[in-house]
Amino acid sequence: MMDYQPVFRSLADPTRRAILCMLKEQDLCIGDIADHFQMTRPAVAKHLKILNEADLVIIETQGRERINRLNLTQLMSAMDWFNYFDQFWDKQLNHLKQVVEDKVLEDKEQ
Amino acid sequence: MMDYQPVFRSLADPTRRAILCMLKEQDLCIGDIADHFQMTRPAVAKHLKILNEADLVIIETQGRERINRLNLTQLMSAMDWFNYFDQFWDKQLNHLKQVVEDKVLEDKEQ
DNA sequence: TTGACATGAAACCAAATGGTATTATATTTA
DNA sequence: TAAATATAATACCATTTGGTTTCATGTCAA
Repeated sequence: MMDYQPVFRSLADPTRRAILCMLKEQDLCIGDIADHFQMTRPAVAKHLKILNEADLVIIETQGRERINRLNLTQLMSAMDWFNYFDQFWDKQLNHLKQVVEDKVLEDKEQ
Repeated sequence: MMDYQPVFRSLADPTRRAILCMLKEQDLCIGDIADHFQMTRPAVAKHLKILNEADLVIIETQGRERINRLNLTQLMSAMDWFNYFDQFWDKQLNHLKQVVEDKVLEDKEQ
């Protein structure tokens, strides 16, 4: 049973979600990312630390730069949590279907 | 363009995720839900307020009780955010495929 | 080797978060 | 009608969060 907490905690912040979207396009170092936001570089570095701890971002040191790369496996795991509700979705649809069918039957019998 | 913030903020707390899972099984009033946790009822009520504001839970007053019902539409919208990364997933797989194919070609030419 | 650059680390702060206890209100039920 | 029930509302508190500034460190390039 996986611990969803670090991932969902990461996704709760709009800046962190934006960073993930940026990293979808290409790997970036902290400075590159910070340039896209109004906040200071240390603030962005903190967000990246949280993303890294949740294993959503992998950090690779290259000389004096640190390349941040998106790791999708944790996002996929988080989707499992959503899929848990799929059954409910089906159940709701089936219930609706049942209601409609019952209604049709009712109408016929009148 | 939808605002994902209320939903992702809601999902960041383990108690709230647990409440959503409980409501998947059946509609429940605040007291029922609070019985399943160690925290006080007002604390649970606060979580339900946040879930309601994110439209993840619909509250229906019946006499002195307030029935909490799961609303899946917002969860489905949140899944759209995840789906945005599917392309990246494909891209990664395609890249891997390309690398392997190139490797095979290389080997052939030797 | 010296200066510029990319980042880390620490101290600090305001606001949000997740909880509590207490009191008030409305609806059942005996 | 009076008591019990289900919840709302308020005030309060400790901790976490998201940001800042400042200073230190390691690496590249002239």
